[in-house]
Amino acid sequence: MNQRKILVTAALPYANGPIHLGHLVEYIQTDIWVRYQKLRGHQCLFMWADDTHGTAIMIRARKEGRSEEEVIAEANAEHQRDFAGFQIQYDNYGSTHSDENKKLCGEVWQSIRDAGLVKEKDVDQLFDTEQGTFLADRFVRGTCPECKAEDQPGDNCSKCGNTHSPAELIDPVSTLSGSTPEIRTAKHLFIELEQLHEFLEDWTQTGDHLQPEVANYLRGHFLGDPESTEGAKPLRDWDISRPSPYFGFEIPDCPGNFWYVWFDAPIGYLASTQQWCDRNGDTLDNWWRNDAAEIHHFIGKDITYFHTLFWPGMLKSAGYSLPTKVHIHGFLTVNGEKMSKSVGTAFKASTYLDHLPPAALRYYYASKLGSRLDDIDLNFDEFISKVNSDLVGKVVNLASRSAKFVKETGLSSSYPDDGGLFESAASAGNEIARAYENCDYNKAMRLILELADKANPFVENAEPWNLKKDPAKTQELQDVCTIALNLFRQLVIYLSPVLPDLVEKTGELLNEPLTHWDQSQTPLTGSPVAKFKHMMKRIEEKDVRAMEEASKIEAEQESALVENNSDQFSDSEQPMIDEPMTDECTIEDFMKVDLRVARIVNAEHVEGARKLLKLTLSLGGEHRKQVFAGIKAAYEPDQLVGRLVVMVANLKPRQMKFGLSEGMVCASGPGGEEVFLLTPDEGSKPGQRVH
RNA sequence: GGCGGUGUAGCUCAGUUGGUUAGAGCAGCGGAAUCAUAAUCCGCUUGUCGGGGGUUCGAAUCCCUCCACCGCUACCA
Repeated sequence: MNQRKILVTAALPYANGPIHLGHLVEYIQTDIWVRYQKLRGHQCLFMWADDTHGTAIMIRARKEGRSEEEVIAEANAEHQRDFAGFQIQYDNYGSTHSDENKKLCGEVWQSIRDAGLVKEKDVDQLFDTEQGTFLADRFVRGTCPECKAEDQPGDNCSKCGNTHSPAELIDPVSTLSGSTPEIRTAKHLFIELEQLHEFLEDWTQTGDHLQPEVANYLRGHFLGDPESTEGAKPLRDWDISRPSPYFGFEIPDCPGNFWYVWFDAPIGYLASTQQWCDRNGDTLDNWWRNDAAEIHHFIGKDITYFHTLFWPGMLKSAGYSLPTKVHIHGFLTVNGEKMSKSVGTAFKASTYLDHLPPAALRYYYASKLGSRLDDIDLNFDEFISKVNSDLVGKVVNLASRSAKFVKETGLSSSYPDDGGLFESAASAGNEIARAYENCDYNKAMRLILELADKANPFVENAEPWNLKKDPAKTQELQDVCTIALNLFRQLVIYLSPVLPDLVEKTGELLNEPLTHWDQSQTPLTGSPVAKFKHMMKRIEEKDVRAMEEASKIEAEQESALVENNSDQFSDSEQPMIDEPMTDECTIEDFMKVDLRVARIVNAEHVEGARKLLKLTLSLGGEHRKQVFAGIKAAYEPDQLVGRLVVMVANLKPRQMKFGLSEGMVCASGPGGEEVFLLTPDEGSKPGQRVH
């Protein structure tokens, strides 16, 4: 068999947070693939690193009063500890904040410059004057310029879906300081990706580098279809620089500007390889400029864009090999719901490991993962039953029910007639191998378990426990157990990319290290058998519950921490001085006031009134109230119609100059232009009482 | 809105070069066994294959249409 040279990467974990079970889908997927390739005898390197640059790390370091270097060093240690806990094995773990990466970024940059792909443009960006930093979109909130929904993120509106630039927001607020940012113009460098359009069209659409749905997606969103009536769409320029301050590498020929983190992050794959090569007497070009070497990236669907357009473009410009394949997977949901930090379903890797064994999750993910981009669901009831019944009940059970009968004798000296069981399982190996190769782990697991389902009935029929009672049948007993243990050993080899622990223990039991796939094709004979020890623990529901509980507590503690940080919002004391607190009231007093959610169904100016608007409020159904409100200076009638407010519904009606007013709408502020109506949160209904 | 994806037993999913009564595991029910971590084995049960229409001798599979759900919609790390 010719040995392949395969270089594998997983997405680089961001140094701004802990690893959770969602990340592990990818890392376990990658690790299984790498272990599989090594088991097949190929030379396979897993090159990995932390992604360390960007605004988020910078802000965090400031908040915690320490250097970025300290923050990322801590994250690096934590990440590697978690990976070790989950038996994820890589050949090098670097950091994008390394000398190697800086040097390679410079080289790639120069080649992109030389290719004439870089141009300068001025960009308007919001600047937080208190923090002294430009604000990434996600650090700005404000009113949507389109539908006027308040408190929307900087880049698009969650209400109307409008996309806009943060600079277009009405009343933008920096989420870092709470202050109002100002618009500043800065020079940015862009890469004209469109120049590479033809190349990218070709690379993404042919050659099987991508899953078909990914190729379709790229065409639909970015590249366009040159053969359609609309033709190809131009690719937008990629904003590749960030002005100071920024945590990253300064661009050598553009002082005061830094490479955007997504420029240097993928180059981290190269840098990590460089580190490995330096240690092992190899060269970078032997892996990245060598047609005989394959390059495989494993990523989540959220970062498709960067890995399938920019990254190939960068590699192409710099004269490196292009990825052989980009393997893209879906997200993890927990019990059918999106993972949520606040609810505590974003289980941290370390929390999981406090309560449960890594093998269980590795197997569960393997049994769910296919080659497509579907999300996979972590359902704990299924998790418990699957791991227990497949691994303990079927696979390990084969050894635990037969090993002790041959502890004295060892395995038979030649492999007995098993009715073709071993042979047919051996020939199933090809299909299982293909499933691993194609990342169809769920198929591989299904095929393997089918084999286990044939092995157990064999033991059942052979009844070794009865053979043991008859001294004349010693040989038969040994033969039956030899078969059972060989079928077991075969399964373990097939499972070994997923379950490294089990492989090791099986090796000890049978006195033979299991290191190569081909061992599954030949039975083991004559080997001594060690005393059987538990190879895998059953998952108990209480352990799962304990983990869930622990995670919930962590989530609560974290949100409490965020609240304690609220002193970063330094609000003025003036309002309390202007209007001091009134006397205490009882709940009964409060309940006398009937506050209700109401919808403004009509609003109009009142002839002759300086301050008043006439509002018609609906409490649902036919319940209408007419209210005169002193908010003319602050609101236009048009902005009011349709919105929900809170009103005092049981206020005694009062005859005013312009008509009868049947209530009050609640608002804060001193008056005049500074009046702010209360708005109930999304979901409340007109007529609902406010308690 | 556009694009992509998904929709098969209570649950998780197989099943497309169109072909006999649609499959597996888990769950459920009934039995057996007692070597094994209450593990195992045998048997049984469950389906308008999202709806409708079309092509065909024949459709879960091909075409059209509708519905539902999910994701993406780039200068976000």
